Amino acid sequence: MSSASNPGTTLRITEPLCAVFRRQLKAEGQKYTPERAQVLDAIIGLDGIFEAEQVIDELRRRRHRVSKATVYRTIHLMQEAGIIQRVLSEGDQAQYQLAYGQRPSDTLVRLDTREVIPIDVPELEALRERICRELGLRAQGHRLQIYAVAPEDAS
Amino acid sequence: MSSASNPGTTLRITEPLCAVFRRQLKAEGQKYTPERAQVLDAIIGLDGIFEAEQVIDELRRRRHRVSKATVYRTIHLMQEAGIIQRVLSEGDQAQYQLAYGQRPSDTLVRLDTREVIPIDVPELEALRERICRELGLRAQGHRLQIYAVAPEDAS
DNA sequence: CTTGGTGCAAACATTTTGCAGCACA
DNA sequence: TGTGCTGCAAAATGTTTGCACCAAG
Repeated sequence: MSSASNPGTTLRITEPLCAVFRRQLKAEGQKYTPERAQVLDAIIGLDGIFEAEQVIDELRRRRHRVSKATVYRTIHLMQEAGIIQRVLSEGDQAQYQLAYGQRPSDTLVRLDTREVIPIDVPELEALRERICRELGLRAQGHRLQIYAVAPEDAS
Repeated sequence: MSSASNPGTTLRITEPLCAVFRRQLKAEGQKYTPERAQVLDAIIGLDGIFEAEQVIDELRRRRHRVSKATVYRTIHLMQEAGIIQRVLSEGDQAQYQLAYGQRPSDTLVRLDTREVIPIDVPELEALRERICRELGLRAQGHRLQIYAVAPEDAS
């Protein structure tokens, strides 16, 4: 719903992520190793918001031997390369999302039941564009969390 | 700033938080100790979104001897009592906010400079009310984070 | 008095880092 | 072939827990 339809101006998604990563690494005199490719691939396979342990699990599932340390190190590199970005999270583990072409994640959290309900708030797209325009910036994504309870649970 | 003026309908803020806490504790057969009062007080003094270490620092500043363990335990109790709620956070530490009468925290994060800019998005109030109404829930707060970069930083 | 609370320090979970050997550009 | 990379295990956070003693109701 967010990408693919909007041609012209902001088109920057066509280049495969691995190419972006490779280029950014080279620019820093760093190497595009098989481990890093596997981590990137696992992350793409996870689609959406993920945390380090999910990446590690996904790699294990694929029978790729990449150490925990390398996963963490690669995640940092990908952040620097602008391929992923850290986002707000509620749990104890850091969460990230692919920086390009990702659906934003808007959720409603029920404080009484701890349920997390995905919601669709199309207005936010326009809202965030307007805010960014006013500040002279370009929007890259957003995240909204609404907290709510059942009406009778008036505390 | 928030209470005292608005009587009637949604009034639920007039009761001091310490009274709410005390009542909830008693209901569970638990005690309202000086340490817990000091923790609550420190949190109120912090106003807004806070993390455990800030509470510990604030207590130290006030020369109150409350152990780290007690601070964490009290934070959990306050969550159960509905006085504070855990919110999405970007760093490595858990963040909380007072559950009542708090301004929502909307921010714009510049991915290129890592700057965090508070923004005012009045539309969100209506938006979240509408969404909650549709779901038959009562809104308690929200948090929005917009990610953006400078336009020339087209990566 | 009694039950729950506190501080301390050790245990935990997640993430970071030092180091010796390894492999990509 | 050299510089950067990997895995391992130890260190560094942030948070939780076991235990002996203490205090609020």
